[in-house]
Amino acid sequence: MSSRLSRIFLTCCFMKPSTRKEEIISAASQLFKERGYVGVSVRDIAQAMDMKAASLYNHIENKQEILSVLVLGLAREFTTGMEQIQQMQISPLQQIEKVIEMHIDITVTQSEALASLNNDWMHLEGADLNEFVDLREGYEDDVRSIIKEGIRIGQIQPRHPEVILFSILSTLRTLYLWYQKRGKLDVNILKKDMVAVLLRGIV
Amino acid sequence: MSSRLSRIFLTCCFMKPSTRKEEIISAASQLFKERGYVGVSVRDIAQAMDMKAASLYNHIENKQEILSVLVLGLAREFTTGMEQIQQMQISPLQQIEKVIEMHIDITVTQSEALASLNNDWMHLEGADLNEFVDLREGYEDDVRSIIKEGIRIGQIQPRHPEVILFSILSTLRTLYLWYQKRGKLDVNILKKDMVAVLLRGIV
DNA sequence: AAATTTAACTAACAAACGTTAGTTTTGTAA
DNA sequence: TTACAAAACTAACGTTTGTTAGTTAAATTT
Repeated sequence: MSSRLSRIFLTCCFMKPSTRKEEIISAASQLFKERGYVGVSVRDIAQAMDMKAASLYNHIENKQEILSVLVLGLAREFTTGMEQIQQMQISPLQQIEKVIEMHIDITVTQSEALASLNNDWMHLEGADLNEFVDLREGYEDDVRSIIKEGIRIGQIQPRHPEVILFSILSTLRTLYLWYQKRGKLDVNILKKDMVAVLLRGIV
Repeated sequence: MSSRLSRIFLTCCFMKPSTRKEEIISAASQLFKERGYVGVSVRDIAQAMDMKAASLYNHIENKQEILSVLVLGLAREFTTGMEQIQQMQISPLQQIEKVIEMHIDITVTQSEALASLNNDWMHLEGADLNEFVDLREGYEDDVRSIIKEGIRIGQIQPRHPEVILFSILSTLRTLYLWYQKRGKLDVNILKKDMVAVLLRGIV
């Protein structure tokens, strides 16, 4: 159940990965998805793991660390994905398609962490909060640049770039809410229809 | 500052409207927008109003009531708006345009309450929670019916209705986040571009 | 087999939480 | 001016919060 998460954490965050730690973070993320970071107590997380609250502190530094790992880990993953797309030497429109597909891939494998990314990032503190805001703004800037270039070369309609950016990103960012609700559509069909709707509209 | 909210509450919620109560709810909604319902204490709300926490209870029954008024008040407003659109005897596509415009109008006048509607509805309790879920599901069903009818008569492309529904609603629901961030674009331009992007895509 | 490390436990802490009771101030009507 | 109602206050309550200290059981290493 946590093997997918494990692999991700292994590749991006931990020097000495602790399976137990990842289990805790995974359990916490499911609770955060339902009630939010502030609405979930350390005792709630412990109960979900069948242990006492104090025992968690053998594996984590504090409650904040759980949020940091979840939110920053995922934010860095988006940024890495974006960097790969930027190196791809394809047209702006094809780049946007890749962005859409990346969001769908991440949504399918990590919908719990995505909930925290969207709803609980503001409860990060200090340097973590700053890093997240920077990553997020940078990511938006990257998508905006693609859109503007697409408009410049006539591949995208000359609407206000901000409206296009917002329309695409807000759809992709809340996709996790629907994917879990609507009996998990096939990923490839989802990608095809989503690209079609976002790029070519519905009429 | 709270005069717009006042008018809305007056027309939909209170028998004996209390200006002070609305001020409290308005102040609370601004805090909820930033830190969420659970992340804001009764003492925080009191401080924002320059009073002591206990004094709030001269005007409100408890913390929950604030959330109820905000979330259910807005949810009922959306449902009322939908009923008006349904009675309009226009084509499905024109109905969707009206839905988009309604969301933009509500976003512009009530972006704070929209944050609670989107992020804090799950902290409602008992009958309030049930009513909200019913309103929300009913609203989604109504939009879905419009889309399906549009597809049936060939006015809308035959994509999976769920993808279209999700793409439109998630954009409209998170619009409040962008409207306040991006120096408040002109409402009419916003409506025009938004309708164009959502209906006809970007290519 | 002994020594050491890991990870669970119990107990407790100070602070913050929502809320209540009782009291005082403030503004309005008689 | 007095009487009354509305709305602020102080003080306190029982819970829950995140976290620490100290202890014990289990697993691993020497």
